[in-house]
Amino acid sequence: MKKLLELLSEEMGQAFEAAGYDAALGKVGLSNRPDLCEFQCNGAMAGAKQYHKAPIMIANEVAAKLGGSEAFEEVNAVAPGFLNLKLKKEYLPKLLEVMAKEPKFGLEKPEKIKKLVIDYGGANVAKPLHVGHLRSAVIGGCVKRMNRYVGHEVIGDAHLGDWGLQMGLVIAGLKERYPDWVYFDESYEGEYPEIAPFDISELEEIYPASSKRSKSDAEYKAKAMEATYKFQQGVRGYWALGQMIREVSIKDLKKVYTTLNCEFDLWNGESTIKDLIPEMVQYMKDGGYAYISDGALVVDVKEETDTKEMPPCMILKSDGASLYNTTDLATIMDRVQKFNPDRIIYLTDKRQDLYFQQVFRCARKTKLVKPEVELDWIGFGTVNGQDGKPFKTRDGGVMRLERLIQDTEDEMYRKIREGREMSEEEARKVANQVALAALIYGDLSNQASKDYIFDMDRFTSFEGDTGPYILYTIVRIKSILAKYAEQGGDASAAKLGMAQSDSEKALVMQLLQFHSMMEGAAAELAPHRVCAYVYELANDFNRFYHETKILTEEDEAKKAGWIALLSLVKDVMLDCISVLGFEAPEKM
RNA sequence: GUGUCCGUAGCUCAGCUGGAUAGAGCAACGGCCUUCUAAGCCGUGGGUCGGGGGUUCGAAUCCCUUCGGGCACACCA
Repeated sequence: MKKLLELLSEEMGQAFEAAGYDAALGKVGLSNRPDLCEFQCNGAMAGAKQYHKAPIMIANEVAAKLGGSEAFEEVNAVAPGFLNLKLKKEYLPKLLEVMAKEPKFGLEKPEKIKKLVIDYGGANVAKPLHVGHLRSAVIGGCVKRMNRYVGHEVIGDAHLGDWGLQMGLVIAGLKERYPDWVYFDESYEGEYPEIAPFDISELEEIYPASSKRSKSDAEYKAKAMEATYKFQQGVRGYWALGQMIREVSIKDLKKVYTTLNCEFDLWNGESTIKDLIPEMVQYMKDGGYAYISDGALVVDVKEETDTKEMPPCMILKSDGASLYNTTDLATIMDRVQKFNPDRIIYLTDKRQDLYFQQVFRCARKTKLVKPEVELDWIGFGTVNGQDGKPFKTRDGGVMRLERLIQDTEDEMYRKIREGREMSEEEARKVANQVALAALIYGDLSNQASKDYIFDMDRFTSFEGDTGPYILYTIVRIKSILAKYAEQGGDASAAKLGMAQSDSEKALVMQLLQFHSMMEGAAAELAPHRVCAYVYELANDFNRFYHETKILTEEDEAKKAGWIALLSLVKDVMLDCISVLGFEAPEKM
């Protein structure tokens, strides 16, 4: 199914052409004066310069060509050159009918199905997730689902931080506690135990302690660096231990990610590509891209047009060790070899802007990726507390993500028990669903790149532009549909009718914009547009709902038409929230 | 210092590739439940779009400049 605006633009374009102008001028958009018309075209004004003619004259000529139009009931040329458009009554229901029938509401497949890799984890082994990881998981997950929805092939990679000094710190910490473990006996040649000799809470205890100690104890730091080195070199015991740390951490991370409805297709990490590093370094040297500067191996990524300083991209440190850049570049190499993606999208904190510019330039310059491969980076802002500073616990510690989720669930549970009669068990279940909606919607409704203030009261509010409000609206529709079924109606057989009231028309118009919204949001990697849309749709529905008594309507055909409309609204909303990453309960 | 992002109602934010009268939510005030979930809906008040120039028929949007703030600037990730 073609998008509504495309169809209208096409017809308008033909009229421009018939009048002797460029068809591209016939771009139709929504009216921003709904009191005057439904749609508008500003092409006459855009073309005025090109054709050296008063815009109103062009508009008049074009309007004259639209006499026998299929779509337009009325075309008015208005000063200084607006074309105000009104559709024929029967035009929209036909489109709506198609929308109700087709899978994904008739969304067309993209011209080219792209293969995307999205790198949106950023979690580190042996370290609990904190609020910052919420953004990456939630935004990245949504970008993944949006692109899948519009028809692309998407691979999500957790890209675990399991390579740097932190590994050495954990290993060194373990060695301090358990010097007798076989992992540390370098002459040992047998198998290592299959079950990890530690659990996640021990790792989470060791890491910060070890990190702290290394800062004041130089000798200890040297041990940690040595452990890092041995791990990175693949010394058997150290490598095996590292894999155990990975395993235990992943198991724990999955628990938290699952509560967020966040899934990864790959649980690769920085260490995944360890064997590729020498190859990549050699490749950079052989290609003549990399040279030694101040002892370190770097690739220049400056460009003629730069107006700012652009430091070279470092491939290896002066001591020959690898760093963030090394693993990221080798990971690109790995992804190209394994998946040959058309687009790679990274999600990180926005402070890494310059860094990713360097890496992308380096990857392009060294031809690690083909020129047509898109490399995108989404830098997201920080989650701040009410003081406008990065979110902390009351005593100033790092806010663990689990804790944030738990607090939100508890608060939601309290509100539900307060406002509704519900069994404890059901209230718990509903609270968890609604809390997740609150959290995810609260995050995604802001533009990714902006910082936002996490305000528990606002996020868990059921009023206004919030996740709970969206769910409430869906639940309300579900409830009406259920009652209709109880009365013996069959919603699936209901036929859409012609929109009568203004509120019904507005609702229909909103529905018909679903396609362009979703395609735009996916292409621009902009989850907040899905939020804005579903919120407007909810508003339009609620307005309609309040002035229409649906179930008591005596005209059965009319009632069935509304029921069909409601089903469609509900389905569209459900698809939107599933793309956003949460679900609606039956009752709330 | 260089670069970059941001500055819109009391607060939190939208505003799509420049378009007609700058929009939501919260907070404030006033209405609407014997009928489908009032966790809703309707209405009122609230704005020099940080300031100043410019481009344009037309600027919150593009360009320049200035003020204020965040962030980043090779051996951390």
